Amino acid sequence: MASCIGVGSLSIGVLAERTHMSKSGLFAHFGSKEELQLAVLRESQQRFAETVIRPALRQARGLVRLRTIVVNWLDWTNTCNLPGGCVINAAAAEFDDQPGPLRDEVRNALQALRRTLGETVAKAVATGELRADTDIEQFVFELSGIYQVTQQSRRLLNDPDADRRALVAFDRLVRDYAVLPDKE
Amino acid sequence: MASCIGVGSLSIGVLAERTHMSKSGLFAHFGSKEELQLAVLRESQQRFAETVIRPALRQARGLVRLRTIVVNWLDWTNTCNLPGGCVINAAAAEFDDQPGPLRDEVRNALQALRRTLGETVAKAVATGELRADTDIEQFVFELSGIYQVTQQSRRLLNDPDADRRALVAFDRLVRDYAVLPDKE
DNA sequence: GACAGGAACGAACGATCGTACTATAAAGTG
DNA sequence: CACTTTATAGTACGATCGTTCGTTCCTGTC
Repeated sequence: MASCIGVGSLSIGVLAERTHMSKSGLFAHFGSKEELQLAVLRESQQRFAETVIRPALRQARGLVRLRTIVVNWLDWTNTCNLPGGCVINAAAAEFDDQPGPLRDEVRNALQALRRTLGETVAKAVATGELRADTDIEQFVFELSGIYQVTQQSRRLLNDPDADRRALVAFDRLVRDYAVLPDKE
Repeated sequence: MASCIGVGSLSIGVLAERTHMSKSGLFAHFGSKEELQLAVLRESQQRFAETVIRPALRQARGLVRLRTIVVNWLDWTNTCNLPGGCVINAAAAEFDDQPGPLRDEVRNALQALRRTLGETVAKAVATGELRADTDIEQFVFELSGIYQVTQQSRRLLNDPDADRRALVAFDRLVRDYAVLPDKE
């Protein structure tokens, strides 16, 4: 539900209806609407880690693992059956100018994600696959952009090529930072 | 107001209060909340064209003009005094799964933007600055990603380097598609 | 001076919002 | 068994929501 209409538009009344509970019965589990919203964000964050990150840790560190994360990332909303797309990402656009616990939660989630991505990229540097002078934050920055535009292209513009374009962009990113094969 | 809290959370009551009008007086200008929201989207779209695109048309076609658009684009929310960021972009995330006139409007606006960007890139191909086999849609796709991640980095993560990183990414994009200088 | 049009207003509507109280029934604990 | 805890339900509250209606006031126009 949060995925479709946004965390901010969650309504306790409608939510109670869909779960076949009374408003007050459901309400008692959270104590306030804000706590419910926070719970949704935390749940979403955890599912993301389970779906996108954890399976990729079985891959060898370096570019292989990084690419696995990207592939998992690109369609994790399908895997997790989130018909309205990534909850956190939508919440990021929704709360970016509304100070409070919700904004803080989203901010922390995205920072944690960027940190994780950064560490993965750093390992690809350590393995010698990416250049030693790779600007890791820049790399993660661009990677995040690829994800966001893919979501928008797929969900809003119905672009059937979105996933393919995302991988093209990713490959270009990797190629530009890759250690050159021995030349001359 | 739409910039800060989102087009979906606009409330006629609050809006009337801020404009020192009565609810009914303001309401009469639109006839429904949805019409008001559409009016906000159209207004935003027009300001975007005036602020970002039109000034850039005075630049020579090709990469110079494209870069001008990108620079204008990156801080047009400052120029237009939109404290909460781009209204259309926020609405894109908000309505991408809620069919209706609002979604259609956002969708058309973004498609029009991508078309405009595509034409600008095509001219840079025509001037011989970008390679003839440049995948224009791919180029615009990646450019849109740079914009989105810049917004998120700046607004939510308070990254002071966001604009610089955006230009680094843009330059990398251009370099990869640029016609190579005569070699060997 | 009569009249028309449009803009704004105040009051009220039914609906829904989040939240607070109280009650009931089940489950767990000594 | 007595007792506490927990989950759910029921009811009601004040506030706000979008919307409607009738009225007033201003501005032209004939």
